[in-house]
Amino acid sequence: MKNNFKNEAITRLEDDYAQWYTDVCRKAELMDYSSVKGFIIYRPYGYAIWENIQSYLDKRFKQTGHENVYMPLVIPTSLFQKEKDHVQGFAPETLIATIGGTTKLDDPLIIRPTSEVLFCEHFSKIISSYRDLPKKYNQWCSVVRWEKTTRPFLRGSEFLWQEGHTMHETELEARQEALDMLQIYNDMGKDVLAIPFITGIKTENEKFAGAVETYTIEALMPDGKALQSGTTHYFGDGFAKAFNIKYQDRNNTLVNPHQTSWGVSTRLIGSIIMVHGDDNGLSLPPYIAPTQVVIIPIQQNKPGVLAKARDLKARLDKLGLRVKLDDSDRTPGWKFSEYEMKGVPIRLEVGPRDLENGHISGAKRYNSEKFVMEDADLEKTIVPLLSDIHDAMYQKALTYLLDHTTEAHSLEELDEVLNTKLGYAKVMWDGDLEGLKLIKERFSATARCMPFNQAGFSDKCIVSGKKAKYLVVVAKAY
RNA sequence: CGGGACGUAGCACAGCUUGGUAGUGCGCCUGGUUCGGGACUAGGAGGUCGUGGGUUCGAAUCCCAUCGUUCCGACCA
Repeated sequence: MKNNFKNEAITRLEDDYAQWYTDVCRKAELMDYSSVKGFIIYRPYGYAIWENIQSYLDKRFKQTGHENVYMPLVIPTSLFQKEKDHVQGFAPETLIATIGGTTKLDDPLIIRPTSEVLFCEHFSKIISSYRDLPKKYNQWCSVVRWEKTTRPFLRGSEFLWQEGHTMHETELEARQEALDMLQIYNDMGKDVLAIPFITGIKTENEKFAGAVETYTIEALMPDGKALQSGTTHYFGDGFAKAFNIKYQDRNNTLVNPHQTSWGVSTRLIGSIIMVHGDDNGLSLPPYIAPTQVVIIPIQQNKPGVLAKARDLKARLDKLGLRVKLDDSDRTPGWKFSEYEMKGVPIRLEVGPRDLENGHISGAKRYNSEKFVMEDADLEKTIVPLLSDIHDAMYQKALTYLLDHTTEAHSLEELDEVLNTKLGYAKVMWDGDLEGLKLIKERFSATARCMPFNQAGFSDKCIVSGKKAKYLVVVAKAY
């Protein structure tokens, strides 16, 4: 083992999970800190992951009839205050600009923590007939929330996200929209992030400020904590009334439309880091990995090696894959470690030995398994291999999720699940928020959601012992 | 926002107690030899000691403030 290994190494997972996470963020060059608390720099490698998530979602949004728009960065305080619940929810964490040029502003400008009110104001101007509905808008942007505790990707003062905002004629259609978008998020987990979610409805106390219903995708981290990874909301017509959004319906009556909003953020990157990472660093699922295949020439000055490496790259490029050939003058060992740390799913090696035998050596990042293939088989092997890797990574995460989802029949069992076994506890609940409050105070755990799958296992509330109405998933959370 | 720790070269740190020329390892640059799991060698570059103020002939070192990072709580995507 070389001296510098110590310097470059990341903290071991089991030694200090939080430190491991921070080490991976920085050493895999996903981000860097800026000089303002909670505002991070998304470095190219981290930003590229976000771009890949974006490109998947943007396509899905457009296929389902949504249009991208861009709203202003700032919201006049007076406008922000129109919807009461919304203000109460977000006022404590707003960043406000009070001076423009040399003039003190009469109506200070709030840097958007979310853009509901901007969309509402705009919708009130452009919606006047049922023929204007539905309006299905999405915005890619960043928002600012003045957070007290910040962590890279998981909680920042500024983060990148998309926020969808839609208006509909009927409650049914709006509720369906919220559920449809949740399904797209869930697909994203399964199809590109290789992360399984528990999906369900938020309890009253965990809902978005101003929402009638909040739906959520909840991921489970290896330390047993839940990470809310995306939410969709049905707003009813509350905002519409507050912002005077009205249209004439098919019966010539003036009515308020029904509204939704939904979003996922760069927090997903944090989720990917934790769900798939290990002691060697990042391990990226193939479909969002900025580099899917890295080619490392061995003894690249020997005749034919570099030419073969370039040949492989050209052939993989032709398949539409994201491929990197590292022909820098670092040693192969250094490159192996580097790309493992950065989580590149597949490594291919080409050296004199491979040239001689007409084959290609390689290794899979997620399980460190090495393989050898015939040169001629490259094209027909690599795409299915990426797909297999994705499936295996998803399966591994799913197995963990299932193994760490446990029914708790009593508070003692709940304690056992939350503090010893770790992960999600399924509990039966009578619907009284006091019970959830007690759980939170005693275990610092919250109701993550009432899962759509309400297969109950008892008719007694875990707290009160009264007749249970709902199945709730409880966990400690980020 | 409350409690703890930390801030000196890109990274990890020493120096501070007892004020007096800013150091070590890795990384980085140039050349040569290497190359199948973080190579070796010769030479070289790089620092407002987080920032602001104070004490002093003199501050990385002592004092005050402030900003940032991190951990534990409370709050939140």
